[in-house]
Order: sequence, then C-alpha cells, then structure tokens
Amino acid sequence: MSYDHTKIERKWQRAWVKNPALTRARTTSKGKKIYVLDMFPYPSGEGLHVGHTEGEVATDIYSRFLRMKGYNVLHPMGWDAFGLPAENYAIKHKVRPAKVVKDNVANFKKQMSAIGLGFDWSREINTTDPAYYKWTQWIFLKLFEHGLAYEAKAPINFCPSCKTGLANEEVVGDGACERCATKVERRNVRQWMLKITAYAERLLQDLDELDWPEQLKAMQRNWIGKSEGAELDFRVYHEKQNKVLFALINEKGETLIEKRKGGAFEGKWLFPGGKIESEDADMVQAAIREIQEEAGFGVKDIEYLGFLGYFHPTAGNGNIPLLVFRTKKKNAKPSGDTGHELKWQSVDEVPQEYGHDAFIEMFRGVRDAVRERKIFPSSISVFTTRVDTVCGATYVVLAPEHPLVQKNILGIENYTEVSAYIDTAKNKSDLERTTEAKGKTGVRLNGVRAVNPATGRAVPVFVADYVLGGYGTGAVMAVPAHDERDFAFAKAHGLPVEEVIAQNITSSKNTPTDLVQAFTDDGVLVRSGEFNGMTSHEARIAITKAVSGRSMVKYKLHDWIFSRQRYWGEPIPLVFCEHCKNQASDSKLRTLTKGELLNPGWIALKEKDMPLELPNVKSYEPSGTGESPLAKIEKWVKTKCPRCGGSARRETNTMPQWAGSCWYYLRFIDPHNTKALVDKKKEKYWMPVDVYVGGAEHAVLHLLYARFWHKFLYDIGVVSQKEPFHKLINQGLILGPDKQKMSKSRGNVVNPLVIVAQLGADVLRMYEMFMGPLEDAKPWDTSGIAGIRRFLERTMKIVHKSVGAVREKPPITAEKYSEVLLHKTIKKVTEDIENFRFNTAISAMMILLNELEKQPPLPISVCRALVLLLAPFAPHLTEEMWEMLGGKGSVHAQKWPTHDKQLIQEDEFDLVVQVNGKVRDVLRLPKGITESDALHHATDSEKVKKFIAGQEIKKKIFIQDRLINIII
RNA sequence: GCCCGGGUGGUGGAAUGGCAGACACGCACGACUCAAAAUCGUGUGCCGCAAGGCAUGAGAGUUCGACUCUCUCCCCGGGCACCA
Repeated sequence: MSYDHTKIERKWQRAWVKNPALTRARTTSKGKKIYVLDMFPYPSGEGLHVGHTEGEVATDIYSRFLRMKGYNVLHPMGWDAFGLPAENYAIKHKVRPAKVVKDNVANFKKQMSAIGLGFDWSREINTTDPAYYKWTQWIFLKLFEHGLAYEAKAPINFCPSCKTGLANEEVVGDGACERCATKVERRNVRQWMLKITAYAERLLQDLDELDWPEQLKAMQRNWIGKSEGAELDFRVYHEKQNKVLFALINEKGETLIEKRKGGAFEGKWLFPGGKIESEDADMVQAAIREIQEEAGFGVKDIEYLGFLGYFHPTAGNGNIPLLVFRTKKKNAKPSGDTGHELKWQSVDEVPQEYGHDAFIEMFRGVRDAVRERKIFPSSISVFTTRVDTVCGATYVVLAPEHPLVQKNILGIENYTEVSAYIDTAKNKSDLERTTEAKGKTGVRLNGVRAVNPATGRAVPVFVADYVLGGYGTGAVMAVPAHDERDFAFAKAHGLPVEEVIAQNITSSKNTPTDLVQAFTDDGVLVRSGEFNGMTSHEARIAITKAVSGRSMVKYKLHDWIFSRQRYWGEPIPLVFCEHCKNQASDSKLRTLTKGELLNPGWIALKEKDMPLELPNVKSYEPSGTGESPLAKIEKWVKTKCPRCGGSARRETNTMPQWAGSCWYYLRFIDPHNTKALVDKKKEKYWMPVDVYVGGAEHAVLHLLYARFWHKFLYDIGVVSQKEPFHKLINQGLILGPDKQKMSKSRGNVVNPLVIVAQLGADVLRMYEMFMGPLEDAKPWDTSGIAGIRRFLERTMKIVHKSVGAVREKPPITAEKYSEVLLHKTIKKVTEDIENFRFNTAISAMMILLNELEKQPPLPISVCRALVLLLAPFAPHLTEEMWEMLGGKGSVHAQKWPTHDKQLIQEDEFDLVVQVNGKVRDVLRLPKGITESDALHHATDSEKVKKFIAGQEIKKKIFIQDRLINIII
C-alpha cells in the first residue's frame, strides 16, 4: 500500500470544490459560533512561504476541529491588496495595479488550496474592490463628520524612496521606512490626520480585558506611552526688566483705550494704565493691580492672555514687554473712582492725529496677534512627572521647536547664537539626535530668567535638543540631581546640582555631596522648605496644589498621519470648495458638520456617492512633490461641490494601506451587504473575533489602528463590542534555514508547494505544527520531516491492514490497554487542539500509533477513531482512509470522538518512592491506598531498603495516589 | 538604558512544585538483502565495569522535594529608546 500523496490530494481537493458547504459558516444566527481569523495577507508577487502558512494551517486545524465539535465556525480569507508593492510593480512593468493584484490573488488562492486550507471562500473580500472600499470611505466620512479627521501641515516623516508621508508607526528602528528601510526625512507636507489620540486612554485601558500575549500588550502600552504628572508655570522675565506695557482688549479682540477728561491729560487718548514700573518680579500681577485701580474692574473681569513681545515705544527705552489682557465685561466701561469720566473705545476708532502714532500702530497689532494666536504666555509651562523634585529645578530647558524661541520675543541678548543652534538642531536627522544622545548640547538664553514657582528663585533658561518639541509642553524643568538627562546636561554646562530627594529620613540629614549620578527613585523630600519630610508621593500632591500646577496626563501617542501621496489606495472622499470656505457665515454654519467646521473649505462627499472610485491614470509614478499622481488628472480633480454645487477640487491624496485592514473582519460577517457595512444582527452574532492569529509585526500598526476604528464604530453604534479581537495568538516567525528572517532578498525563502510536491500537503501541515509551539520562532529545517511522513505512512498501513483483515475474518477486540490509551489520546488531542498545542497533540497520536502497531489488525471502530483525530491535521489522507473504512460522507463532516471517562479512570497508579527527596523506586499500587499501607509497601522494596537500612525514619511526606518521600 | 520573552541531550522539543529529557530527528548496532535503499527491531543525557553519582545558563534562597516559585548575575531573541 503506497501513499501516493499527489493522487490522494488531487482527488479530495476536487471533491471539496464540489462540496463547499464542508468549510462554510452556516448563515444562521443560531448555535454556538466561533470566529477564527487569520491576518489576511498582502498578495505579493512572491506568493506564500512556509512562514505565512504556519498560522493558516493552525487556524485550519482549529476550525476543522470545531466544526466536528458542532460549532458554527467562521473562518474566512481575503486580500489586503492596496499598497506600494503592487503599485511599484505596476510602474516598473507598465501594467495596471489592479491586474497585478488579480494575478497575485489567483496564485495565493491556488497555493492555499494546494495546502488544503479550508476557508469559506464564499466570503472572500478584497480591499481594492470598489464594493469593499465604498465602506472604507464611508467610515472615513463618519470620522470626518465627527471631527476626528483634520488637515494639517506639519513636519512629518517622508520617505524619499516611497515618495510619500508615513505614520509614526511606520517609522522603525533609528528612523527608517518600515517598508523599504530608507531613512525618512522631516518634511512639511499637507496631510490628513486622524485623531487617534482622542482614544488613547480607552485604547490603553481596554487592553486589560484582552487575551493577548503580554509582550504585545506591553508594546501597545509603551507606544501609547501614558504618563501622569503636572504642568507647572515658570514665569519668565528679562533680567533688566522692571517695566511693562499692557493692552486691554474686549471680547471682539478690539484693543480698548480711553479718552481722558480733566486733569493734565484732558482730551487725550490713552491706554488704560499703559506703562507701569515695578520692582515686583511678577509683572502680571502688577499689571492686573494697575488695571483694577484705573478701571475699577474686579479680578474676575480680567483675564491675562499672554505677552506679545518686546517693544521700544520710544527710542532708547530698551526692551519693554507688552502684556495683553482681556476683559470679559460686555461693553466694558470703567467705573473707577478716578475723578474723571472714561469712555472705552477700540483703538481703530481713534483718529490718528490724536494719538501717539507708534503706540496706536503697536496696539492695533494686538488685535491681529490675538486673532492669529501669536500671544505668548509670559511663563513657560513645563510638564513633569516629578513635581516632588521641583525645589531642585536649577534651570529650565526649551526644545528648539518651542514657540518662545522661534522669534526673539523674550529679548534674548544672544539671539543670533540661539537661532543658529535651533537651525542646526532642525537639520539633524533623527539618527543624529539619537546617536548623539549622550553628549547634550544647548545654548543659554542670555538675559532671560525663569522663576521656580516653588522656591521663587530665578534660574537660567536654555534651549537644547535633548528636549523634544513634540512631547508635553516642549519645555522641561531640569532637576539634575534626580534626572539622568538633566544631570548629564548640568555636568556638561557647569550647572548646579541640588539634591532634594533622599533615600530615607536618615540620609536626609547628610550634607549634599558631589553626586556621581542622578538619584531617580522616589524618596523623602529634603531642602524643600515646608515640604521637607514628605514622601515623593505626598509631595507631588501637595506641591502641585501649592504652586497652582495642573495635574495632567500625557501620551506619547501622536495622531495618525493618514494621507499618502500615492496612487494605489482608497481616494479620500472630500472636495475643497473655495466658495463654502468664504461664505461660512453663522446661519450657514449650521449645515456644516464638525469636520467641515474644523477644516474650513473641505466638504464631504455624500454617502450615496460612495464609492469614489480610483480613476485610471497614464502614469502611477509618484511626483515626489507631496502631490499624488491623481493630482495630474485634471478631469477627475475638477468637480462640483456636493454642498453648494459650485466648482471644487477633489482631495488627491489616498488612504494608507492600513485603512482597509482596520475593519475587514467586520465585512467577512456580511460581505455582500449593499445597504450597510455589516448587518447589525449578524454583527452581534459573530463578533468579537474569538481567535485571531498573525504575526507580531503588526503590534502597533494594524492592531492599534483597527482597535481605534472599532472603538469609533462602537461609539456611532455600528458595532456592539468595544474590542474586535478577543484572543490573539502570534505565530512565531519561521526563519530561513540560515536562521535569518525569510525574505526574497536573502534568497532563503522556502516555498511550501515544493514540500507539497515532494511529500504532500498533509506532511507539510503536520510538520509545521510538529516543529514546536506555534508562538515560538524557529528556523526551517527539514531534517525532521521524514518522521511525519513515516507516521502518516504507518497510519495508512495499519488502516489498510485492518480493513483487509476484517474482510477475511471477524474483527478482533482491542486489548484493554490500547483502548484505554485510545481514550486517553482522544482526551489529550482534544485538549491540545483547544489550547493550540498542536505539537503535543501530534506526539500523542504518535504514541497511540506506536502502541496500536503492536497488535494489528484493529477493529474498524478503533481505526475510525484514529482517523477522526487525525482529520484536522491531515485532511486529505484522512478522507482517503475514511473512505477505505467505509465511512459515510466526508471525514470532516463527522462528529469529533469523545473519550470514555469511566474507561480512563484507572484503579492503579505508580507510587513514586523517594528517600531524602531522591527517587529510589516506583511501585504499581491500587488507587486510594492509605499512607501507612503505602509506607509498608515502600519499605518492603529492596531498592528502598538499601537506603534506609538501620536508619530511623524521621519524617514522611505522602501525596495521595502519587508519591511518598521518606526522610531519614 | 528600559520593558517583554527565553536559556533543558548531538538537533527540534516534552514535563498541574512530585520519575527531567515524552514524541520526533540524528546516530550506533542488529534483522531483511548478493548489496544498497526502504522497512522492522534494540540502544542512545554525562561520568562509571558496576553499585551509584552528576545533570535543565551561573550562584544563592524558599521547600520534604525546584526545569517550574523568589532574588542576584551572565547570555540569546524581540520591542522601545533623551517621552521629562
């Protein structure tokens, strides 16, 4: 009896095509469901390799097993086919990307079928199919409508090779493109962003409920990067400053002035207060007092906005900061007891000839500055997680990107030097910033001082690129004694290091010594005035309150850069309408969505006009200018505004590859629905995905993005669950035979079809599972594959022999021992499959076969049980054997065998006899034996006697039906 | 540097705190064969003739008993990396 795998596999694969119901999910919403999902592949030109198939074989085994157990199993497959490789291939070979995708998909499907993967092909989806991406665009429209999509022109990661912007998550290692490993550049490109940060807390919290690998959860937590702390304000001032100018504006942003009556200023237009001089370090408070006195406003009527910069109202007067205040009073009129009647007016109404021209110009500028948000706070907000260390803050550092150093509004005396430093920092690549991490550069802002809010001490201010512009407030209070980075900077620049946290109370009595490194743990406060003796934890609360700090939570997570300047992606369904932007008056605003208000001029297409299909273009070549190839198709770009009907231009950026995979698991549930993304009832039945299998490389990409979209869909009532994927399993990488990651460029790719041709699909499947735990990384090594082939051949042989024997004479009853082992194996294999421990399931079947082979021929019932156990693993061969055994229908439509609990209840057990913890004998004894009987048997044993002879038994440990340990 | 994993024969890997090395590969020997392959059988952690001893990266600890729990260290893999 030879095992002609090619013949058998062809035969059964054909049979399955004729009977697709075998692997289809039932379209009912009744019965226990299980949704088993693989991360759907990108159909690359190279086809599948053995690494891809590992996870798919695992889910196939699991699904086949569950179907036999009677579950309604959904196990679909589809294609994540948008993205650069197809587009690049299309450019190179001058073919349409859609054609490339079609060919590759056909190849993938062929390969999968050859391996015997039983997907429910009636639910096949493709992200590049307009009928599919209609709904991807629909979700985008919903995100836009809810104000979660916004346009921004910001420095982003740009891959010069892929010629497109990338998300932060797509930049790996030391600043390389995730796809092509090219170093990314910082570029200012207009982008669409998705507000994933709005979901940061929920994305973090809900991780706890998920049955995911800890490693993966840790990666997401790390990426979200939550830290709790507080923002503290450090007032800044110029060393030589004891004067301020200030302006008062009303709610419309008009600068208010007054015309004085009586006195020396009779008939003159003046600014309230105008200029004050004070020795008070807190000039804002001084100014507020002045306004109150002059105008009689209460403190609550005045709001401090910030300061505008330094001015020279008259030649030779030096730098005087201009502070801006706003009154919340409608029609503000002073009722001050100043003896003269005041009339407040906007500076614009003042005839030029009445005022001091320079003053009028300057104060007119206030309105524009407020409108354009060019008002700067005269304090630096810093974010810290260590408020307890604030008394040790001996300087303040700004990031080069900090707005306060972008222009010299602080009156920095060495501004030339400072701006040169900022330019250098900007031009540094991420790599340079990282590799230079140890040596901390920076420049002091001469003339500028900041006030430590806890100590009142004035400290110097620096700009340094070890402070990141994109995190927190872009400014830090530096506590060299208790932060490693600040310590390094302080040492490099000769700045004082002052300890304020001691390990414990006793060490706090010590005088400060020269630290060799920062002490970064929590401890007890010292040299912190009234806070001395508090623990770090207590102090954080007390100090935050005392200095009016704002408790704050920050995340490392940034919003998702969502647009790509490439062709092969979903078009973003928005148009830009100049008309709608300009006529956005109050009454019309009501018809605009949140998204349209947030992004003036951008108008959403109507749902009924989805999908917005990708037009055909002559060239897919990216321009590299930040424009997508779509921009060149004037006919497509020029369109009508769906809101006002006027002329408008389409958005020409496309969505990133991740968009389609953010929700595909929902479409599998209801793939042909034209009315909705997914039917609510079906969604409720099938979701969540019970088991999701795929690689860990998607930890902070697909898996984070999909969770984000899912939560949004939950919020708008499209889905019923907070999380999409309940249990997640990362199959380990299968490395090439050289123990390197399999890749085309390394030339170490193993094509599964080669194994299929040589040894058969069933052998390939079982060997991949037998290599080790699914989650472990392992190099591909075929040296052990013969063992699997032999196992299948032997199984076939024993079945054949038994069938033949039955024809000649009546079946022989199995030996009792074999029957017990059979049922133990049924139990073991069942439990192992349930826990994705396929390697030990296979070894259990091998043990059974080894035993059964000792006494062939076997009764047909035993053969059948063996074949059923093996069916999920070796679907082709077991069909063949099932037929040989006269089974009705497909083996995969049979009921999974159950074990006989009574039968495997043994009445004897192996008592392990230990002397002083060392095993000396093993005795076969009846279960339930008492301690004294067990001891009696144990001490009777010759092997044991040798070790206890003539010695007193001091102690004995007896574990029922297991072990006795005699201590002498 | 930080956060996760992991370290068991020649190899892949098994072991609810209770017989370490299941199962498989490889290897050795034997059977079959003129011979070889295939197949089947036996053996196979290390030291030792044996009795026995030693062994799960190293060292300590908890325990009657530790691959398993705790601590320190070393090594390998993955992730993050000036995130205040």
